[in-house]
Amino acid sequence: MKLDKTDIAILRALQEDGRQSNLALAEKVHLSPSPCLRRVRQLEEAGVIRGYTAILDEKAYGLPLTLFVRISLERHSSEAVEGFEEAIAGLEEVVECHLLTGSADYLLRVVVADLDDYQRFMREEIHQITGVSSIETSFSLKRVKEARVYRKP
Amino acid sequence: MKLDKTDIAILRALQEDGRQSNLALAEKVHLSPSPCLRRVRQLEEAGVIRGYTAILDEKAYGLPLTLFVRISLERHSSEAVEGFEEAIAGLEEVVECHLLTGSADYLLRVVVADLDDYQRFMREEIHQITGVSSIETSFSLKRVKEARVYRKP
DNA sequence: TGAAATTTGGCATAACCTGCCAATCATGAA
DNA sequence: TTCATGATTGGCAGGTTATGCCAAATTTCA
Repeated sequence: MKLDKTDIAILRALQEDGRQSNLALAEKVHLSPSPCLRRVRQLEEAGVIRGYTAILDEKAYGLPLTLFVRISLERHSSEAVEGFEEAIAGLEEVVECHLLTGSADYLLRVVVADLDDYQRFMREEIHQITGVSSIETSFSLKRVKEARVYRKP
Repeated sequence: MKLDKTDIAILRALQEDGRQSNLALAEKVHLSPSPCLRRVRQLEEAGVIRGYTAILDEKAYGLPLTLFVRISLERHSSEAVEGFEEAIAGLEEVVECHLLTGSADYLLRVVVADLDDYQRFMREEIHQITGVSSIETSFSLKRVKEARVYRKP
């Protein structure tokens, strides 16, 4: 799908505020409501917009600790990789997981309630996964930056 | 702010779909529309809901490459730290930046269009920041998992 | 148990969404 | 340049949804 200037403006406005009314959005992108809504629907159907979500304050929600866990596997056979990825997919503490180039195989982003919860997560979940050769955990002390609008492509 | 069971249900439903109508939301959490909307507004005003955003397909949007950059500083004086953090804040390629415990000081998540864009970003932006002692870049080969709903707290 | 405070549901009005159609604009060929 | 074709837009009408208010129900705490 080809994106023109108006599409980019719509996408950026909806990243800024995903719940704004179509009227407000239309005004921002200099369209009248009906073509604006039609474009949004097209962007949704084409999969450019994958969905909408509420952004929570993790602290207020009760999961104030964010950790990043770098994990390497002993072997990289399909079975080992698939087994690991399935195990990760089942862990609700793991918010995000990337397969990486470089010194570690995977980077996980994990949210937990407190240090006890962290310890439990490590002992009961991560350490139970077979084929893991190394684990390195870093706590996020501070979210220095969080942009929710991507730059123009 | 104290969150009861219904608040949690609302927050989880809005993470699932931040644009659903108040009517649909009310039904899901077993409330009638008016108290449901009132709770949502309260959660917004209390800052538990920090906002709403559209989730884009980075590939379709034209920024298909995600990289994680681990950076350490030479010194950790307030000036060095503030200088670095301000520099990062100004880079629109940097979507996220965390101050970390462990072997690296910062973890950056960066989105770029292609390898040329990556090279330009490194040369023109990152390498221009003073006080950086080490940089380690990893490309995301695959997003193995992405949960947009936090587990219950 | 009983009173106060909080929360809920229903209603009326206002705002918004959405599908349809004519008008406008962009595109490409002659 | 001109004209024809297709794509996109704007306005309108009807249906849906949001929102503020008030009485009723529920919870809380003494």
